[in-house]
Amino acid sequence: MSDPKIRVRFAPSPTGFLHVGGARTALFNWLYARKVGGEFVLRIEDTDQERSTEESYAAILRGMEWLGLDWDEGPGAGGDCGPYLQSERLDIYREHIDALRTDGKLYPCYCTSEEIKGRNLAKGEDAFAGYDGHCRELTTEQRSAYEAEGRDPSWRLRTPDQDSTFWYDIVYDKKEFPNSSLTDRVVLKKDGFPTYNFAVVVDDHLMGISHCLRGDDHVSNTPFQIHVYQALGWTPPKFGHMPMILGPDRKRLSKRHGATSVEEFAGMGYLPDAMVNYLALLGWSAGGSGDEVFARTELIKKFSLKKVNSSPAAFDYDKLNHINAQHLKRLEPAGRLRLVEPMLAERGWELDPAWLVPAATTSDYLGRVLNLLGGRFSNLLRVPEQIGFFFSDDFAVEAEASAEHLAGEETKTWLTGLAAKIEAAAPVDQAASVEIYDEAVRAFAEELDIKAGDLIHPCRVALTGTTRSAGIFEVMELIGAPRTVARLRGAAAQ
RNA sequence: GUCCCCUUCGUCUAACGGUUAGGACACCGGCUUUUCAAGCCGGCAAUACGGGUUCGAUUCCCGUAGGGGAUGCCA
Repeated sequence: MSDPKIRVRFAPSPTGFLHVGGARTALFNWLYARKVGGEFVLRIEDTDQERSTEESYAAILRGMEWLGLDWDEGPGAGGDCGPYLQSERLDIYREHIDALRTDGKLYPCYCTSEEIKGRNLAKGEDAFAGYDGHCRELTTEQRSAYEAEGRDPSWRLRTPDQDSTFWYDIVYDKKEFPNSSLTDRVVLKKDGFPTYNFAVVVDDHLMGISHCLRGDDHVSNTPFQIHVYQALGWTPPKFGHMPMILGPDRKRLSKRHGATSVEEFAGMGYLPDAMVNYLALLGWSAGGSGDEVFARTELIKKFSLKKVNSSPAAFDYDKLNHINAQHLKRLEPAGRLRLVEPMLAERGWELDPAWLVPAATTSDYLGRVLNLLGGRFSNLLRVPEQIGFFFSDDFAVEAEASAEHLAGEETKTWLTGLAAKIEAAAPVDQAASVEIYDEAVRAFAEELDIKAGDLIHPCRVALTGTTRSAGIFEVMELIGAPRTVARLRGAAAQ
């Protein structure tokens, strides 16, 4: 109660779509905030003028919304610490840059990155060996000389060479870097924009962020940022670095592994809840043994930063598919209906009273169909093909199924005979029940002296076009006697 | 090159220094049977390697190997 407010943030840069790695980082922040009753801030880090785009910004918001990760402060949500776009906070950064400059903690650097690389190479070092401190101790005359050449400086923070910098990471525990391995990084670019490493510190501090939870790729930025906090006279927040997500081959997750943006997953028929559930399982576990399929509320209840582990995790579609199927199966009938109804509208599928089925409206009918199919759905994208034959006679018949079960002349006679039996048994003006079909089929099988299955298998193909379906008598009930009879005759006539 | 990190079944992971190293996905088998799923039951499968410390290491330390990250006026 007396603890200072827990505030976390997700701070993507709008230079691409919302990547699953970023989404997972956002998710852990969100889960933590929701778990402890803290606040979740969304901030857009668009200090890279060249790469930041409006499209990307919009795509990231869409991705967050699709996942259902709502933010308490940020674009569209308001808040007392705005603006939440770094490009709109330039005067704030400028103010703190000026303060540091006045304190003599910054120095101008006139080098281009090519010059730095060139010098590293000349010294026999790797080109990426880092900044060599070339402008660190420039005299006033030297600076004037550079200025006279027309060079605009960037500004670097002077960091110590001795001792080391450490912090206690939520995930890694103690992390320590020798200061000798740190270079004086740029905090203010030539274009007047702050660098990420500066803006992130100013914003996290000014926005009252208590826990900075970010990707593992930021670990080695942290010591420099701690020096920025110190230069500004501020106390750093707690840091926690989340493990990376790798591709199935344990290489950095990239396009060649398939989908990497959350919107692609949306388009692939995954449920947001399933995606959230699966992502949470990458680098975190509820511990112990048992079920791993969690509703959002359960996830919040169970989540703990302490259980986030430090090893990178490989993305696994098999498990995602399983989690997705489980979520689809556990959906409330009303929720499932809401998801599927648009698919009907799209295809113009609706109930026809002539079918004589036990439902009054299209929605009722769909409800019964979905109820019958129940746990058979594993992916939203496959739903239309799974329910199509209930609504339309224009459904695909698998060639192999047809060849195996419908080709025989004998079979055709049976189906014709069965059609007549059903026609006789089913009322002409009302829906017939499962029992009527069941009896009709079994009685006819007995009459023919064949196994019920010998009749049932061809029926299934004739009625659904496949060899895989729910109980065939239930299917008959739901497609109705007129269509059942017609499809049996149609198959026999092939 | 330098700095940092990671390593338990194929994959995600659990395990106060003492467990027959547990669960989940995938895979295999069985049950059921009106097919396919689902479900239930069962099975296969791991502590990267080498040294220490310890009565006892998956667990602590060192090294090796493999993988990842950083080393940007990208974030």
